Amino acid sequence: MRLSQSFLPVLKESPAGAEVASHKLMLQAGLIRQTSSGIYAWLPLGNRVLRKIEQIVREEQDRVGQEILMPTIQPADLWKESGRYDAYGPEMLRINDRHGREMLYGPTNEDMVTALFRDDVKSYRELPRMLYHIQWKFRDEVRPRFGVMRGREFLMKDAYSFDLDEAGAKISYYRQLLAYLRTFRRMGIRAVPMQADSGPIGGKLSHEFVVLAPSGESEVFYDGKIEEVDLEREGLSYDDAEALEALFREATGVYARTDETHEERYWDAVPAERQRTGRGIEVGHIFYFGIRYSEAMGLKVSGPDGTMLVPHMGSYGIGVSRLVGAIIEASHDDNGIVWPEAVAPYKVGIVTMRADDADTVAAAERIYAALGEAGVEALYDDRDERGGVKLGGMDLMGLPWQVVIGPRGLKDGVVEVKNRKSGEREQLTIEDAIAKLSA
RNA sequence: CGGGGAGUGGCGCAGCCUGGUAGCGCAUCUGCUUUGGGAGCAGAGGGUCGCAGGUUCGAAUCCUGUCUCCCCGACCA
Repeated sequence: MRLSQSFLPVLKESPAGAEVASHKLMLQAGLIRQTSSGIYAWLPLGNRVLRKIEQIVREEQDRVGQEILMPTIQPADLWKESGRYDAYGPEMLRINDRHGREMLYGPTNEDMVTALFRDDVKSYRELPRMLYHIQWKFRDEVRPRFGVMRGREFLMKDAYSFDLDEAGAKISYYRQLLAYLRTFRRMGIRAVPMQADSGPIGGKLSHEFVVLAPSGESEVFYDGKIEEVDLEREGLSYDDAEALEALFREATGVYARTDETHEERYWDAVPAERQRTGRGIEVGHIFYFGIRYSEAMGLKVSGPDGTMLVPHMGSYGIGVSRLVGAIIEASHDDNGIVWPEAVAPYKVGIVTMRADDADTVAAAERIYAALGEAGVEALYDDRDERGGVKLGGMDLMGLPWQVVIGPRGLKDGVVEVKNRKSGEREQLTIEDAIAKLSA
C-alpha cells in the first residue's frame, strides 16, 4: 500500500484521555478512533491487525472445532430459558424492537448455542462436538477504559463444547488448552494459563490466559518453572487423550494465579527463587461448567441404551480485539509499537528519504514492486515529506522491517534495512534487501 | 454506582476568578528557500466557546438545568 493513498491519520501529539501505552499508541498511530465511551472504529491499520489476530485464532480453532456465526442481537426469551435474563444485570444491553419484543445485544452466546444444538442434535452418536464463532459482543461496562482492552463493544472468539459426560468434557477442555497455547505462541506473545474463578458463567474447571505486561489489570503470581515447560508440544495430536491430559497436568500443575485466586499458603510452597510476580492482562478464558445450560434448556440426547443423557458443556473465549491492545502492552518502546511479525499490519515499511530524487524513487518503486510480487506486505511511504517525519511515523507504526532509501546510500549502491525490534541496521544492495525481506 | 475533573478551529491547550464580542502551538492551504531523524520565512483559511434556559445594555466568562467525555474506586472477555 502506498501511504500517499492511505487513510492513515497519524497524530503528532499524544492524544488526551488515553492513559495506558497501548491506548495512546493505537490512537496516535491511527489504528482506532473512539466513537462513544468504550466503542471504537477500526481504521485501516488497526483493522489489518485485528484481522490477522482473528485469522490465527480461526486457524487454530479449526483444528479442534467448526466455525459458525451467531447473531449479535438475541431474543430475551433464550436468556429467560437459561435463567440468566434477570441474573445478568445492567451489563447487558437490553433493547426492544418495533413490536416491543425484548431483545438484547449478546454479551456471550451459551444460551443461544445450547438452543441451536438442542433443536437438532438428538443422539449420543452426534457427540462430541465443538462449535465456535468470532463475533462482536457488547457488555455495558460501568466504566470502560484502557482503549480496546476494556471496551464495551469487543470482538471475541467463543467456542462451546458438547460432550456425553464429564470425562469427555475434560478432553475437550484439554484440547482447547492446547489450542490456546498454540494460538498465543503464534502471535508472538507468552500467555500463561492461570487458575481462575469461574465467575458468573458458573463452572467447575476454569483457567485464564494472561499476558504479562506492566500495565496489566491484575496482579499475577506464578512459579517460574512454567517458563521452562514446552507448552505448545509441536507434534502432539488433538486425538491423543492421554498426552493431552499429561499436558494439562504439566501446564496447570505449577502455581500460577491472579490476585483473585492467589493464596499465600500455596505461594509460600513455591521456592523463593522461582517466585515470579507481575501484572497481567487476561486475553483468554476457558471453562468447563457441566450441565448448567444443557439442563436448564432441555438439551438431552438418547444414549446407547436408550436412556436420555444431558451433555456436559464448556465454553472457551479469546478476546480478539483486546489482544490488539494486549500485544502492544507487551511489545512497544519509547518510539512506538513493536509488532510481532505474525500480527503486524504490514511486514515492511519502505521509506524514501528524498522524494524529489529520481534514483531514490526508482529504487523504492522497484523494491515495492518486487516485494508485492513476492507476496510480502509492504507499506510504502511515498509522500513528499521530510525523511525524519517518515522515519518517526514508521517507528510509531511498528512494522517489523524498514527499508530506508536515499541518495546517500544509493551512491554506494545500497539501501538500509532496519529491524524495528532490535534496531539493527544493515546496508544491502537492492537485490539483497529484496531477497532478505522476501525470505 | 460512589468520588473527582473536563467540554473553546482537525489535534493539544490558554482565556473564565475580576462579563466588553476569542487567542497560542501543531496541523491545513499558497509562495519561496530547504531536505538522511518530526525544517525556515512570508501570507491565508478555519471556531454561533457541548446544548437549553436565565441574569445583564452586553455572556466563552456569572446562575440553573441537561448531555457527553475523562480520571480514582467498586465491577469486568
